[in-house]
Amino acid sequence: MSVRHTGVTTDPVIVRDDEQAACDVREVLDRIGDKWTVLVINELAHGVRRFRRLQRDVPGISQRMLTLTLRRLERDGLVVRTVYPTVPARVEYALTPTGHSLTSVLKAVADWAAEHRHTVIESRARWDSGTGAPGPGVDA
Amino acid sequence: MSVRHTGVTTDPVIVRDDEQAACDVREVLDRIGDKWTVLVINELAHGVRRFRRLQRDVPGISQRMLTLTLRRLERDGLVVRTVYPTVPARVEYALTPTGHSLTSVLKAVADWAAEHRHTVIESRARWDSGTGAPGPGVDA
DNA sequence: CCGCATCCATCACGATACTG
DNA sequence: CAGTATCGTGATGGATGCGG
Repeated sequence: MSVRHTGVTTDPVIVRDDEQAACDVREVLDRIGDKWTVLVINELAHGVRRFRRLQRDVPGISQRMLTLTLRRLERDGLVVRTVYPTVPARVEYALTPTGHSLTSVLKAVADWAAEHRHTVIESRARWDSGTGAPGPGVDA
Repeated sequence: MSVRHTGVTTDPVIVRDDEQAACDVREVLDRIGDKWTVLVINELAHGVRRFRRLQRDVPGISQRMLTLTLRRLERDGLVVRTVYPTVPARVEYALTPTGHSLTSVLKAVADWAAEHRHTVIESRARWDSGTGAPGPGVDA
């Protein structure tokens, strides 16, 4: 375990090795790697939303999955749930600062996708063509 | 976002909205969101690896899952597989440039995890403690 | 309007055994 | 060493119906 002095963080100077980092990534992926979480977060990034609105804006999501997703996000402190005791109960969901900070990461992923999507699709097409011919360079 | 970045435009200059971005994120997550992919990528980020070595260095992975994971990565052009026709066949796996570029994204995720892990764990603990006690400044 | 409960299909994954 | 094939299982998620 080596010690560096990047001084970027306020943490002690012990550097997290990449095995630890990989483990962290897996943890996060276990949270946001499911089918709906990122879509819900993305929608909430636009602002406060009510349940129905979310279900409309996230096409294809079922009530059950929306509820489950929101509960998990709330449990992890990424989303806050506010209930207004009106007659037909009204509930609003909003990102916490922590939740909002996740959008930066999501953006990084989106940027990567935008840049490499074409390459990946191409590679997949070659693979599915049955040919083992790598062609002119696997990557640009 | 950077659409004009790529000179390859079959479409007019359409700006990617965040719904498109969210969709991209989901696609990527479908690839790397599984149990082993990021761990294998992380290992390959260290350098070229043979099958056995990978299985040893990624604790808990089965032969089957390692094969599946590597095949998917190869199909998507993130990993190259090289076979040496020696007597006991020898196979080496390595990240392509595209695959390597993913490590940057993974690092972003790891950084987020490192920074917010504690907060999330805390929030989860509160949630599991039944409820009711909103801690100090969870939300703004 | 909001959300939980139940049933059910699918699939990712693990264990095991076998081949080249 | 480097896989492939097969089977069993738990988790994920969709559909539906009820409750507050």
